[in-house]
Amino acid sequence: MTNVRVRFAPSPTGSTHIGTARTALFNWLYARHTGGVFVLRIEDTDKERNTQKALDELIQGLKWLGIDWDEGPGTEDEYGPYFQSQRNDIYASYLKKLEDAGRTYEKEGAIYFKLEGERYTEFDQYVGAEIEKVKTQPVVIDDLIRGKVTRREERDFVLQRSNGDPSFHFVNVVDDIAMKITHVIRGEDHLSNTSKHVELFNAFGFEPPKFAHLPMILKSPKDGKGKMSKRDKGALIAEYRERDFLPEAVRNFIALLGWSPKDDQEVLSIAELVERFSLDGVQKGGARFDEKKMAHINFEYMKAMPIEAYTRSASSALRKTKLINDDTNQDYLASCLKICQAKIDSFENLPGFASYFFSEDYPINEKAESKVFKKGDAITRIQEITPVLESLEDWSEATLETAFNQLAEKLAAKPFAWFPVVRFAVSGTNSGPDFLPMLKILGKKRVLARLKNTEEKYA
RNA sequence: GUCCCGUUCGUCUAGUCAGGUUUAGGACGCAUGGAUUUCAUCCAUGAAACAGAGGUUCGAAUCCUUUACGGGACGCCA
Repeated sequence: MTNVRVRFAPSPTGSTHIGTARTALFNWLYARHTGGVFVLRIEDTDKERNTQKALDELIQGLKWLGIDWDEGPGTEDEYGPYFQSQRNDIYASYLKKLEDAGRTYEKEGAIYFKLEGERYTEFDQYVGAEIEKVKTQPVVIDDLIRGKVTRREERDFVLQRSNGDPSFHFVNVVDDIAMKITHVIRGEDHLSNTSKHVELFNAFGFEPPKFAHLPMILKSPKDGKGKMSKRDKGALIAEYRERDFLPEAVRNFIALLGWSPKDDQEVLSIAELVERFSLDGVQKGGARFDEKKMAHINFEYMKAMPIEAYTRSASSALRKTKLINDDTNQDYLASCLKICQAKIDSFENLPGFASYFFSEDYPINEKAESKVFKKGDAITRIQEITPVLESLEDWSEATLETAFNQLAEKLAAKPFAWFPVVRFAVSGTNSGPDFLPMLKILGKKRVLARLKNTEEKYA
């Protein structure tokens, strides 16, 4: 099984889509699992639409997800170059083979592939005109995921455009031959192209590679119907990076989109993914994208992070909103993050969750506000607790706990009679990290000041 | 319109290829309750699916046929 050669062949024409990333990942996993070779080939034959920006983003996205390539841009070996725009002489020589075999013809400046079979003309509903068709023999594709698929190609197609550039179907097959690709793993949207490709392999006299067509990633129901498009939320890999999702979580999540390890394990490290990946586990039907599940997986990874790594990632999100800067005390930051870590499922929510640790200008949650003041005794509670906290010499979780308990006992109440009020007073909301540790970290001075502010504001 | 592919809880899926061990399992989400103390956390419990119809069989989520629905392709785009 070590002769496996797979390729990921994107065209850099726009932002990298989650489906593109998944195709890359599945090819990569298959190569790593089988001990084969993963080739990155850039299909940039469309000069009009290719951009350097899209290419940079693609490369960056692959690296972010931990996908490296054995052959591709930057590697020197017998199969390169890996930009199709640099392989024109190879295409020319392959085109000549077809010309010599009498399998091409020219029409309006373009070179067409000539199918074999009886020709006839017919009005085509879709094209809306009378066109020439060919009664070809059906092509059987033995797909590793969906079994035998029979399809018949009935129209000649373009190999070389009138501007001299080779077409996708042509270069795709030529390069798969030239690069000795053994398995073509790609999206189901290519399934109906495959008969064209098999026709070409046959015309060149080469055995086609094994095909495996992956199910589509569909829109989440609230975004409508059909396959996920670049405009849907969560569709772009760059978006996850910008929103400070963890790459290992994104990778884990997209691996689960259309593939299953067949047991109940969902959190899989990259090593486990490589070890367990198999085309058998790939689903046939389309998978609908679910951002809640994505967030959940991200949360699992966030919880498992060592505090140092957590602090590093969190800092990035906090800096974006200017809540922290180079002067921020790292020990203080770490202690704040430590009590937040097990509470929120994405770093992008961190600023909203924890701003009061870093700024006096934190938002007031109106729902929490009305809830806290509904009973009408909130100010009294603040007036009761303030002197108790003021008198505290040692500001630790233990002394805070004792203080609340003693006050509660004295007034024949439960400590939680004060908790929500105090929490709101010091943080502007009714939820957050564990209460006592939060007070400790905020410190006596700040807690008392905020209690005082609240008392004056709402009195 | 033509061709191809698909269809298990709202969603991701296990079970389907080798029909009986299934009161169809897990996860996300949702609901309810609990966690001396808040909570977006944790725990427990619950609601929730084999698309429909025929057939084959002692027996079908699993095999066959068919209908419906969903998806994809049909470019001198990739």
